This record gives sequence, C-alpha cells and structure tokens, in this order.
Amino acid sequence: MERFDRIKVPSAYEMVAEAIEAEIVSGRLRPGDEIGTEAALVRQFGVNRSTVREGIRVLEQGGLVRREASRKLFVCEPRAGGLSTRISRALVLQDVTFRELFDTAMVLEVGSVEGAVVHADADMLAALEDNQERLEAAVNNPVVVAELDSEFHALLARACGNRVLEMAREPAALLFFPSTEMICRRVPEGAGRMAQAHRFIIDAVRARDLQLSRTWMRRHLVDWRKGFVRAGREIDEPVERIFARYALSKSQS
Amino acid sequence: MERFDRIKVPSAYEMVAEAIEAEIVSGRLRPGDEIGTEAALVRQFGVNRSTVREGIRVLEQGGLVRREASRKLFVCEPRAGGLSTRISRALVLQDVTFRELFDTAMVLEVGSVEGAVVHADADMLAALEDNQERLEAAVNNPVVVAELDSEFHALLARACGNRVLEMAREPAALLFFPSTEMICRRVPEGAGRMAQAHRFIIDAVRARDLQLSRTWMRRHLVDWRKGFVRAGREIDEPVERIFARYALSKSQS
DNA sequence: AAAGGAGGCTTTGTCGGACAAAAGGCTATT
DNA sequence: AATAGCCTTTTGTCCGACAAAGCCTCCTTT
Repeated sequence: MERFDRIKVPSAYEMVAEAIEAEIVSGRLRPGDEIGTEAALVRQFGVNRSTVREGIRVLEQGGLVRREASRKLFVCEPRAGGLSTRISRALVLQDVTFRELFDTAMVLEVGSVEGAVVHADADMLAALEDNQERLEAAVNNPVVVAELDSEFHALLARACGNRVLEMAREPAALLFFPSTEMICRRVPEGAGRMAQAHRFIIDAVRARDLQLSRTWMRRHLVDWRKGFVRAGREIDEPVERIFARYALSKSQS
Repeated sequence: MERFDRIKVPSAYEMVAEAIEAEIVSGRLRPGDEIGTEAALVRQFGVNRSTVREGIRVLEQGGLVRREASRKLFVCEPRAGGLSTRISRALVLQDVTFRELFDTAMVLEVGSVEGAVVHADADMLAALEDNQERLEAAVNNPVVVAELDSEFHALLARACGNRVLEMAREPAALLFFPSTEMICRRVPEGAGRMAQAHRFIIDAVRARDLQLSRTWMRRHLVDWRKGFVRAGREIDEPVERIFARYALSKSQS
C-alpha cells in the first residue's frame, strides 16, 4: 500500500482539451456554437497548432465537438456520439456471451416497455404502429425485419421519455438485435411470431396494461432466444468479432 | 430525400487509427501488447509523425490504447476505460433529471440483484459482507457511507457475472449514488436505514431468495428517493453540472 | 439586374525538421 | 554489489511550409 499516487504532469494538448471541455460542461459553450479556427485557438492558448490539433482530436473522439465536412468546429449535441458503439466494441473485446446480452436485454427491454406503458404519447404510438405496418409488410425479408425489430425496441425506449434508460440499453441493443437477421434466415416462422409479439406489445402499451406488456416482452425475448438456439447457435458462445465489426460499421454512419 | 450520401474522404490520421483498431478488434493485437514507438509507426505507415500522433490520440481516447506515464503504447483492457464517465457527462449535458436516473436505477439495480441471487459465489458474498461491515462502522461519516453504498451496488453488479449489465448500469450509477452523501448529511437516520436494507439484500442473495431480494432492493431505492425529497431536492430537477463535474473528476482517477 | 463563374482568401490536412525534457539503459566508480 | 553519472531513445512541443478544399467576392454574361 503506497502512501502517494503517481504525479501526472498534464501535457499541453490535454490542457487544451480540458479547457474547451470545461467551457462546454459548464454551459458557457452550448451545442451548435462554433469553437473557432485552429489559428484562433493557437492565438488564445499560445501553443503550437500541432498541439491544438491533438487536443481537438481528443474532444472530437469524446463526442463533445464535431467537425462538419472538414470545416468549422462545432460543439455538438452530446447524444449518440458513437459512445454506445465504442462500448459495444469494448464488450466484444471482452468476449461477452450471448447469454449476458440476453439477460441484460431482458432487464432493460422489460424496463423499457414498462416505461413506455406509463409515458407513451399518441405520437409514439403512431410511430410504433408505423413500424408494425412496415414489419408486417416485410416478414419475408430478414434484413428489413432485423432493422425494424431494432427500431421497434429503440422506439419503445424513446417512448419512456427516459434518456438515461435509452442510453443504457443502446450498447447491448447494438450487439443483440443484429442477430435477429440470422435467426430469421434460419427459422422460417420467426418473423411471423415477432410481428405477433410486437402487435401484442403495442396493444398493451396503448391499453396502459403493465402486466400484459411485461408478459409479451418477456415472451418476445424468450422467442428470440429459442430462435437463436434453433438456428444452431450456442447461447454461451461469445459475440464474435467479425459479427461485431459488422454491427459497428453499420451504426457509425 | 437525397439519393446519395455525402462522400467522406478519410484523412490519413483516421486511417492510422483505423488500421491499428482493426488489428485490435480482430484480435491480432491483444491487450498488453506493445504498439511500438511513434517512429516505428511513422516508418510502417509512411506518414508524418504529427499524423501518427493524431491517430494515437483518437485510439487513446477510444480506450483501445493506453500510454503509461508518457512511455510505451499498450493495447489496453477494454473495460470501463472512462467510457462510462463520458456517457455520464453526455447525460448531464442533456439535463437529465433525477427522476430519469431513479427510474433507470430501479430497473438496473433490481435486475442486478436478481442476477446476483442466481450467480453470486462465496467470494462475492464475502466481499459484500466486508462492505457491510465497513458500512456499519461508518454510519456517521456521509462521505464514506456514499462511497460504500456505491461500492455495494457495484459489487452486486459484479456478482451477476454479467459484464454487459455491469457496464450498462455504470453511467447511471456514476450520477446516481454520489448524491447519497448529500442525503446522509441532511437526513440523519438515512445511513442506518441504508445499512439495514443492505443487510437484508445480502441475506436474500445468500438465501437465493429472488422475491425477497427484489423487495428489499426496491425498498432501498425508494428510501433513497424519499431521502432525496426530504433533503429538500426536487426529483424532477436536472442533475446539476457542478455536481456532475465533481462525480466525473473523482471517477477518472 | 440576376445568375453563374473565376479568381483570391482562408482553413485544414499533411509534411519535414528541430530541440528540450523525461525515461531507460549502460558503464564506471566506490 | 550498489550506486552515481552518462548516453541513447522517445515523447512532447515547436517552427515553418504547402497543397487541396471550402468560402467569399467580384466580375462577366445573358
């Protein structure tokens, strides 16, 4: 047990990043504001442009700042910001299993539908109905079905009006739902059952029936799991790296 | 509705970052491996050192690579890696409310204790007991109580053996539990009730009693919320920025 | 006079080279 | 053998430069 921590001398580029970050976190710079040109930052901070640029890379990667088409620097909406993608990637590198994804989805998606039951408004219900309509029209197209299933669950989370929950479920969802495509390919009746479950979930949300919404969400997820196994996959196998790269590249666009 | 997306010409530093990232994601570079010196990368990629350095900043910030005390570059264990912190920051910038945090914690912590009931082993129970012992010894010290409460919930999540869930709960936890300190300061009996709830939760986990664990976790969280309100805070107020910065700086060490 | 294009200015992305400070390794001294 | 001092490597920072791409302004053309 050491008495003192290692002393970390901050480097100039870190200080540049922190100075700008502090302005954003404090609210003095708001999303949409311009940061200024590199030359301007060089003047203000009194450091070299290379140093400023390294600082900018840090902020950009942190999702605080965006550069539109290699032009001006904006403070950006801290939303999506690729952070979920990066967490997903970290999970893949840790070789998490489908069981872990499934158990987590069970917790988060059920929580999500409960929130939707309480908070969903007419617009959200309309969006869900629209999704359902497109799903029923595309039951024979695995790619579209997978996309629409993913969208369905994202809509439910959005309907909660809970941005914390919405963000918490995203990394798992990013890894979880893409395999729906694989399942639909190998289990012919999968898409139909999914459409049916979605139907019941939407109805439960509309009727504000907590118990029913839970039941059908659980059934829906258990179905997913059964399909996964019937498609010949092992629930305890790790999410594969190749697969994850596919999910990753798709979500970054 | 446009037919084509904007074409994005990748810049050299992005390609450097992607090339190294690809090696890591594919598994050809494993955590702990060295990346090589900047000069070596300059040779291999045939670009300028400034360019290489910008690429390294991107990777570093992405949590794939770490530089130990301004020395060699390692591929790092992809866990936590400050990503949770950054999500927390994004949530704060979105002015999420305590209600959102609370509702999410309700979902995730209950899910977490359920997992613990199923999967906790003797070591984890010992760790929980140890935490409990320290908590009971420190009921009069709000700072320590808050830390131990946070640790308690982190231990439960760890006990699930579900890294996805563990990571999903972290951003909310980072914002949620620090206010325990404030509550304990203003609500004298708070720490005692907390210790009691923890006691029951641990016992339920040991007894593998799902129902009881749920009940006490809910009670524990509802207590937190009551304390929050009794401490004079409004459940629908946004998590403040100053507070968040405190939580943030603490977690980065 | 309005639309469109040409040129000039600004800004980014990249390059080459340079140097001080820190970290690591090696040697010589005690 | 332990330690102190020196040398080498590597990082962090700086300077200056230039091509390409966006942006702006002004001029030409219809």
